[in-house]
Amino acid sequence: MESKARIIFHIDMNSFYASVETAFHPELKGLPLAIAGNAKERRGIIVTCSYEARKFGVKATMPIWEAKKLCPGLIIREPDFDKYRSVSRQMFRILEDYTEWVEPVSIDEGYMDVTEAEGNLHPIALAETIQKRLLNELQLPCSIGIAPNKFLAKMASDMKKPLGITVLRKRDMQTKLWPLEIEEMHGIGKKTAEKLRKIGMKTIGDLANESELTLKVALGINGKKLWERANGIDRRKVDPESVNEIKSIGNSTTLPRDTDNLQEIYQILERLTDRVSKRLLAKGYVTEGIQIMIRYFNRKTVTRSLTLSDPLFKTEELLPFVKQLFSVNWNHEPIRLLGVTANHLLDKKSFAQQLDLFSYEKEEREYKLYETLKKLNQKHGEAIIRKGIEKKQ
DNA sequence: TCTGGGGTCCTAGGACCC
DNA sequence: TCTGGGGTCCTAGGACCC
Repeated sequence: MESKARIIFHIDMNSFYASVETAFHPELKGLPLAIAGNAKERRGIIVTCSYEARKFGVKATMPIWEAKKLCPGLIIREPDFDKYRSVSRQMFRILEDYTEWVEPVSIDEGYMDVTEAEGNLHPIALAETIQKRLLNELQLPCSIGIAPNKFLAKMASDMKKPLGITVLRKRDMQTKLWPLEIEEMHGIGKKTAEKLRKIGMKTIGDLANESELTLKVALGINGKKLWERANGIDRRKVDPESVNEIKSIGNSTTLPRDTDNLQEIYQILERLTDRVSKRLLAKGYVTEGIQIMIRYFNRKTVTRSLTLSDPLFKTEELLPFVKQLFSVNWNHEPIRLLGVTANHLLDKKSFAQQLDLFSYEKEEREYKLYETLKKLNQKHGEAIIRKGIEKKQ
């Protein structure tokens, strides 16, 4: 089945947060600037930084103290996510002037399918137009990759930064894509790169020219996917709706200091649950599943989750489950990070339509949940089933 | 002097059902 | 008498990405 060749753009904003700050504060232009969370805390890390800072070796995920050692004149700003989200919306609105086929991937990058949308413009001319508009109207630089599919477009946008426009056709793969180191490939991280190097693959070309079966055996379904991508095969559509299909909403925080104070811990869990609850409400979701994350002082991290008997979203409804999950699973060692996630989201509208069904199944499901919690308690020698849960029986 | 916070997808074992 | 095969759901953890 031969379908018409597509023209896909990948738009990648260059050091987005730093660029937004520079757009709002022109006096920062040309200076080594880093955006770092918890700038005043010991535990702050660099989220992104300007190209001037990169010259000193400053990189994302680097602790602040290390970045300052490399670049003593580094200017550090705390992130302002509300501002970035609002600028991001403006940016996607500009992209939507050219086609409805725009798929936001994250706050600062997205795909466009411009196959039908180019009008009289050559794809490169269209990319130049978009790049110039983002620069003129928002003072934001971006790189654009142009290719017949998402994967190649993504790889292409990475090839020239900042302010690049790169075309990557299938016939260019051998010279432009295949010579790259294997960890340059989108989808290959440290662990997978290590595995592949062990069986003799150093470049994307090595991977592409290995047999599909070898990759499947080494990496499972992911191996097949990577092999196909390396050979320029990627049938994923640009999906403007994917942004509305949220699977989970979570909040987590690294504590100012490690703690084993239960009162303090419960306060933090309540704050996190409240934030999740507010975000659920704002997005019109309810949740059938709740998950907590505990990272201990030594960075050992555990997650524990629970399926709820009926969909909830209020803090006071969720909190008993959060606390229960915590108290039953905490080993009493000092804690570094806590997280709360709603992980089985349900659209409130579709939930309302299913209300009858829920009440029909309710008894059985609540009994199961009761049994689950009882087992949890027995396992850990705790006899209490919290009031909030008892009330549900 | 260490390593944030927001997500997605995949795997794998066990329970349970037909 | 000694044990199939398929499917779903639940849970925990890991890899990866921005």
